[in-house]
Amino acid sequence: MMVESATETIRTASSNQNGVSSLSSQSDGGGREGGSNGDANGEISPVDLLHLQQQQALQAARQFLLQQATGLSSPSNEVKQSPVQVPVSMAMMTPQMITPQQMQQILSPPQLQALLQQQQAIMLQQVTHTHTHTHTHTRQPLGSKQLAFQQQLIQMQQLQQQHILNLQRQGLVSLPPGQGAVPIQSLNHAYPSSLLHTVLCTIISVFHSASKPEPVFFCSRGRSEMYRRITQWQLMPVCPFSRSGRLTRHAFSLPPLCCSSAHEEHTASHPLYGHGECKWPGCEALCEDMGQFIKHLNNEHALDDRSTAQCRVQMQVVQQLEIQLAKESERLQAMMTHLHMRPSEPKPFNQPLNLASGGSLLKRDGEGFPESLPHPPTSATAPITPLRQGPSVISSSSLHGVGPIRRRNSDKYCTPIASELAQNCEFYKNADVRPPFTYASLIRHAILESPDRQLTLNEIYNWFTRMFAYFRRNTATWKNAVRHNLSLHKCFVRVENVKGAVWTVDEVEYQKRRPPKMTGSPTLVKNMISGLGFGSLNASYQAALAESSLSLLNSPTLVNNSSGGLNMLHVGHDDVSSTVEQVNSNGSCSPGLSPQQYGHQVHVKEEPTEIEEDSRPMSLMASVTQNLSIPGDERDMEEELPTEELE
DNA sequence: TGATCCTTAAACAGTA
DNA sequence: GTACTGTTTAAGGATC
Repeated sequence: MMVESATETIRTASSNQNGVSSLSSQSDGGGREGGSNGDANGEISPVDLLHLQQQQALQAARQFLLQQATGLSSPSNEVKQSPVQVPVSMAMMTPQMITPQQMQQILSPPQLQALLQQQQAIMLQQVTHTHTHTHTHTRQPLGSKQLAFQQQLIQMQQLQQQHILNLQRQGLVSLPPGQGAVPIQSLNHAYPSSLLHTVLCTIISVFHSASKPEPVFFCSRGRSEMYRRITQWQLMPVCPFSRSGRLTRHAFSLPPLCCSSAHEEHTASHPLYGHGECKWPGCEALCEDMGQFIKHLNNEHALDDRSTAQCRVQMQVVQQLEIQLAKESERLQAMMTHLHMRPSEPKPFNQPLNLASGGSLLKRDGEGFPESLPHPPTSATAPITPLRQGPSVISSSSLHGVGPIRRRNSDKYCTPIASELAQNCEFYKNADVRPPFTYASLIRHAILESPDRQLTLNEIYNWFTRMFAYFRRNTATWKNAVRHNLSLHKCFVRVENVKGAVWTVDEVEYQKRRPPKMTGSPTLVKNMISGLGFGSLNASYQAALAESSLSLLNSPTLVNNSSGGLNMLHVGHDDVSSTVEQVNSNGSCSPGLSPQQYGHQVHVKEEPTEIEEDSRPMSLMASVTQNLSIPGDERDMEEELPTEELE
């Protein structure tokens, strides 16, 4: 019996000089040798009393757990008849992590009962010992000290009875008549949680100190695993006991994160019913049909304390999962950040990837894939083509939007073309990946990248094939598209020269082509004002700043700066960026093109500038942009502003 | 739902 | 006649 073991423990301890120092030594040094101080003069101070109590509880708990671990209980042991196992996770809990209420949930009724009985025996023995000790050595009456012990005994008993009563009320355990008798007066007492807490903390401290040999059920997992289990286990329903009084499998299993798929839930038509059983935490009652389940739900899970408590726990589960989700999201962000910062890593792409499949592009391009190469999956469930994202710049938004269909929105909010190409130039040269930019953007980039800001059609072709492996096939298709774009868009100006016709870019027209929607918006203006340091600029404009510069293609340092900072946002359309990229181009970081060069040097089209920059009052936007040195850009921005501002 | 953008395809004309 | 260049139209998908 557990009581006998505890009693024997006390006897052993009592065989020492004072019965306390011995316990202290057995408690892994956690006790104080001063525990016998009170005996020196025959007085036991409250501190000593408490210490003695803790030491004895410690000893009892240790023995109790070792018995459970090694199975040394006698055949008649009550605990053995009803196998009691202290949850592994409990061993790793700190006192701050566990409450008496949780302990009630942790331990099965036999466990808790045995533990309480053991503690009672310890305290009873302690009272006897103290009584004997005081009579032997001090000949002083017990007085208040003994009374305190007796009160604690009563409290322990009350706790035990209350626990059993609770279990009975919840229908989780049925005790033989008489065993669960509860003194009426005990129900009126306060819950002695502190006492139980002391016992539990003692048990925990035992496990913490019992590093060798660890109980059997500790050895299979590492501490981290146990901590993980603890965390999960703490999320278990309030009462992990089955009706047999034992811990259910849920007690040590993962919370039902995705135990039922959305499909199941839909088919079951009730989130708490699936696979013919009740999904109420810890229930698993079999229900043949929905009607039976409803009946079961109303009967077994009505609005009562138990259901309310379980609901609260479920809320904690959800909260915990949300926290976990936040942590994992943060981790994902960090991972993406890390990957983004290292664009030159090996790119294991060996199949054509469509990073910018538009509309029917993927379907038709899929037809154009070489037979020897596997076609990219077109299923939305197995996306492989990040949208408008280079291989090294994968934003969370792109992960959310990955799929076979390119979204034009992502076209606007992806990595700007300059930085993208700068970072992944080698990738696009070698990988059969469709660049995530429009033909117009690529053509413009090609032209502006050229020394004279002008290219013949054939040179544009060559640039495409040189820069992108993707355009080394299906030449008829994309060349037709290039020609189509050159003719279609007014931003591309055909100029006759001595060598023949060359194509140039009219930046004004290019920016007109799709004026940024946010231009002139109060939000943007506000951001522009407050974000002169670029810290709080509109996201699109930040990305646009990141794009800054085709001229940065050969400037790794600047590119890295761009990728490490602004590019992280991955927002901003190349069109938009074309407006703002000149901001940076005008800065000292641009070794190649000046904004004028970039935007107006090749301004071939003789279109009169409608607005004289120097002769009109600057709007707020213009002021900002001019502060950022954006010649010509304020023109485009102001084009979006009310006309009165331009006057 | 309509407008817009983008892509693809195709037809056609002009030129070397 | 062929290939290339350039223009134009149309259709379909996606987005706003």
